[in-house]
Formats: sequence, structure tokens, C-alpha cells
Amino acid sequence: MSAALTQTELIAVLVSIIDYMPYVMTIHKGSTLPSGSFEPGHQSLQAGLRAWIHQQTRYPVGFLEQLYTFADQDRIYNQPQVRTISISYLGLVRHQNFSLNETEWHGWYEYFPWENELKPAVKNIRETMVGALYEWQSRKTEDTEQTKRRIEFLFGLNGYAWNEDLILQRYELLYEAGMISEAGNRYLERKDFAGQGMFADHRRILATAIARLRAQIKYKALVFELMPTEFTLLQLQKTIERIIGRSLHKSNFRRMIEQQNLIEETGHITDQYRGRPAKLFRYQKSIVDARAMSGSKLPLVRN
Amino acid sequence: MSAALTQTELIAVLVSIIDYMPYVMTIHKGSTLPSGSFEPGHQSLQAGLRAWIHQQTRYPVGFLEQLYTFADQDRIYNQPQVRTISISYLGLVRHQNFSLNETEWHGWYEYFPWENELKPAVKNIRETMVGALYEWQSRKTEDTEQTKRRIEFLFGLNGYAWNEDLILQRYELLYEAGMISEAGNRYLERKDFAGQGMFADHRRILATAIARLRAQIKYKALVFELMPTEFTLLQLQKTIERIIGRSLHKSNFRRMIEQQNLIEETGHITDQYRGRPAKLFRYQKSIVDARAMSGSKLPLVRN
DNA sequence: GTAATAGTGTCTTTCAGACAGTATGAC
DNA sequence: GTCATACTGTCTGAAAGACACTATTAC
Repeated sequence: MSAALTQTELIAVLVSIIDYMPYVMTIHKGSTLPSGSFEPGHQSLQAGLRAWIHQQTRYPVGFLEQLYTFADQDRIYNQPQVRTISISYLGLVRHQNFSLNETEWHGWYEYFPWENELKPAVKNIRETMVGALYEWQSRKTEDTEQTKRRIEFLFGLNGYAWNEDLILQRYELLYEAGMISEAGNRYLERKDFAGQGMFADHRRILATAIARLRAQIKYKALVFELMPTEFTLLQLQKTIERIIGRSLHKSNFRRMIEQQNLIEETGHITDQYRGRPAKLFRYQKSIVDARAMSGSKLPLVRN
Repeated sequence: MSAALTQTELIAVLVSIIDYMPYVMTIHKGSTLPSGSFEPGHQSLQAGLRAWIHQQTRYPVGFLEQLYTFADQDRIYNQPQVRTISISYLGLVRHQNFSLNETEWHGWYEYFPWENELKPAVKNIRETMVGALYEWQSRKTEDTEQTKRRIEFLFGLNGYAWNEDLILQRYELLYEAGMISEAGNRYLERKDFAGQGMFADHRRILATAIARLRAQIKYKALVFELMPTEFTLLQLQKTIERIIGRSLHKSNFRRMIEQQNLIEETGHITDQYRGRPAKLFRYQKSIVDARAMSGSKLPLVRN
């Protein structure tokens, strides 16, 4: 084993919920994910990252999970002799005002407009994208049939159901088709359709993080890392809906939550302008700490 | 960002099926997972690993997926000034005779005897382990209630169902409890219960790989990367059973396979000593290539 | 009373899990 | 016919999905 000159960088996808909507922490006006170099003094990767986040945001992270390690040749952009290995992490933090001036929070769907089914415009966006994808597919010389099936599968066409967990695969397909600005957008002109671009492969890393969160929220009690200490059932439902990008069925959602025994009433109720006040809940710490609870599915609404 | 002297190593968990049983490729008499250093000349991590595996085994890998990146302080065992970053991968290969003399294949369950429910002795093993775990738990001074629930949850006691995907979490619990030789086994004397030890944290990496495979086999068409070109339904069922470590229900398994449209008859049948010959199948390449097919659950048998 | 939001009851369809059965080969 | 292994038909109970309903506040 030879020791090569490499630098190791930690990239953090820090997610928080503001007004039931998922946001990601960025620097440089939303173009870049925060990152820092990994110092040999750190005990472990996780410890290094936690220390760094605390220093930057003055706020402790709850859930922190490794996403993926990149070391592609074309990621080297500063020094040709030095290889950069990037280890990306997903972190969940409860929102509060962060002091750092460079820091900004941006909504997920600025970068992936086609992923939010809750917005009415999404239908139009998806149709336009699929049209452009089919055009690209018809010009291909090989794997045309396979590519057609891939488009149908990823965009929920022709008998396939839409699967929100496949956000990364959809991004990669759009990238291949040249419809992503980082790859030199040639087919899709409207930026509000193709989404905001990011530095290097940071948007790909963000897609990986969203995919992980969308997949895990279905069988782990992750949401509670993002919720305030007291919340109503509808607030919980709205938060999950905006993370997975589609609407849930109200009474079935409540039934599911009840079955899991994850939360308990606080005894308090909301104070609101009009309508019936809602009961407030907190999650049962003892159960959530066990993590990785048994399987549960979200009751989806078909449109 | 400062450039620190680090070496990057790739660790491969190569899995293959021999006689319906999952095996892992090792060196040094089963104690070590194969690894190699990552050369800066390589295009990407995946490319580097594929090249290395091909050179070592003369056989192309099908499925290859990144598992986890480790860089803990205590992983440094040779040069104190050099930090080692280990990136682990799971690879699936169809078995054939490998030429390398150092190379050996070992059955998964030599390292995790408690994970194979198909062996009758497992009941005894699990009971002994749970007994030792409870003893350890009762001696703890803090988190005793929480630890008790953790034991119950991970070992399928007191209302919880056994979940084969939690192999890594079980290993970590046993490690914490000092029942794993790598951590200085103090509580469990019988080696045929605690399993074969491995170099450094290699057994932990193997547990990560098995967990990933067990989880993904339920919703992706991964098995076919391990099967021969022609196989019977019972061979397919047996293979999956031994990967997840528990038995499946025959007719329900067939119904599930049929629903998915993943395989087709070849028209051939088996040639056997006695009993009715079985139809041979092959998988439909076009569909498997699409990968990440829609959700499917395995029909389990309760004992 | 109306408007607005919170929360519940129950029907239907689907499918996992379990049981039993039949089919086809060698002898 | 027996034995052994391969394969199929169908019942049941739980739960996902869908729809309509009632409850509690402010005015």
C-alpha cells in the first residue's frame, strides 16, 4: 500500500424544517453545500463533522448519517496533483436562527421543482420534462427500448407508479439527457423547470440526501428530529408530506401514527384564529431512542 | 483546506453463492477481507475497485455498491503519522474457480452463527446469547431499561418480530456487551456460538454488507446476479432463504415471483434421481436491467 | 345559525399467510 | 401400485385505501 497525497473533505447536507417546509443549509447564495477539511486530529469522521458543524452553527446536530464517498477524477478542480476525497453526510437539525453571515437556507424544491407534487404546477413541469426526455431518447442510437422503459419507470408512466424515493435516479437520467445546467443544459430552456444549479456535483449529493431521507422516513422515526417539542397531528402530516413531496390521506395517516405508539398527548391545545383548536403532541423519547422501529408504510392518496 | 497525509484503502466484500449458500471471499485463512490501495491514476473509486478485482480474480463483478467509509483513529495500526481512510464495497459475483492461492471462500454463518435460522442449533445459540446479554444488562448502572428494550427488539422477544435486516445492530450490541472476540470476549466462552473472529473491524464491515444485501434483496432483483443462467424455482427460493437466514413459504414465494414477471421458462427441465423433474427458468434481462423495481415483500413462514 | 378547522367511523379491496391439495417422474 | 419431489388452488384475516361523517371553536 502506497501513501498518496490526498485531501479529505467532509460535505454536509444539513436539513431543517421551517414552516413545515424542508430546507437545506448552503453557502455562496445557495450554490454550495458547506464543507470542511478533515483534520487528522479528529477521533472519527462523525466526531470531526459534529465539531465542525457546532463551530459553524453553534447548534448541536441530532441525527447524522454518512451518505456517500466520492473520489472521481473530474472532481479535482484546484490542484491537479492532489486528489480530493469527499465524504458526504446527512444531518438533521431543529431550526433556529443561525449566526453565520455566509449561511443561508434554501428550500429543497428550488433545486428539484419536478419533485414536489404538492405544487399544482408540477404536472406541467413533469409533462414538459417527459416530452424532452422522449425527444432525447428517440435520437439515441442504442438502448432505445431500455431508455424508454427507464423514463416510464422513473416518471411513473405506463402502469408504473410514481416513487418519490427515486429522486437520485431521476436526477441522473436528466443529467444524462443534458437537461441539467451542471451538464450544459441543451434541451430544457426554462430554468424554473430544470431547477437551480449548484457548484460541482453538490446537487447530486443533495439528491442523494433527499432520497435517503424519503426512504428512511417510512420506517424510522426520523421526523421527530425535525419537529418542535410540541406539534399537532396536522403539522406532523404536513411536514412529512413536504419531505416526500406528495399528499397523504388524513384519517389513514392518523391511524398509522396511532398504531405505532410513537407520540403522546401533552394535554395542551393550540390557540388559533378560527376553527376547532388542535391537540398538541410530543413524541415518546423512550421509543424513538430505540430507532429503526418495525416497518410502517405511509397511506398515500391517489390523484 | 489543508492537505493531510492520508492513505486510502478499498475493502471489498465479495459475495458469491456456492451450492445455494452465501460465501464471502477472504485472505489469510478467512481472517481478512481483501483490500487494496486506491491509486491516484484510477478514474473513480468504482473503476479502481473493478480493475483491482479483475486483476486478482480474473472475473468481472456484476453488482458493485459502496457500503461505508471508515476513518476512525483506532484503525491506524501501522504508521501513526499516516491516517488510513477505508472505503468498503459490496460486490456480487457468480462463482467459478478462482486462481489466486491466498484466496479462500468462507460461509457467512461461520462469522455469525446466530443469524442463520435454518440451522436447528440456532435456537439454542440465540437463547444462550440472550441469556448472556440479559446478565450484562443487569450489571449496567445506566440505561438499563433502554438496553432491555434494545435486546428485546433486536432479538425478536416480547412482542417484537425477528428482523433479519438488523444483523449489524445485533453485532454492535454483542460487541458492546463484550461477547465478540475482537472486543475481548468476556461473557461467551463457546466460540461456535460467538462466531469466527476477523482482523480489525472486518467482521463489522461484513455485517454491514450482509445487512445491505438482506435489505435490498426484498425490493431489487439482486439475486439474479448470483444465480446461474438456468435455475429452478426451488433453487431460487433456497438461495434467498440462505441469504436472509430464514425459511420462506413455498406457494406464496412462487406467487410473488410470478407477480413480478422477473423470470421466464427456458423450456428445459432438470434431470434427477427421483421425483418429478423441475422446470428451469432464466431471468428476463430487460426487466432486471431496469433495476430498482417496485416494492415486493417476501412471504415469510412463522415458526 | 355559518364558517373554518379538528378529528372519527366504517366500508371495500387487496394481499400476505396458511392450509390443503394435485402432478409427474423413477422404481 | 409406492415413494419422492414439483407444483397449484383456495380460504382467511389484517390492513391499505377511500369516502363520508361528526366535533369544537369564533363570530
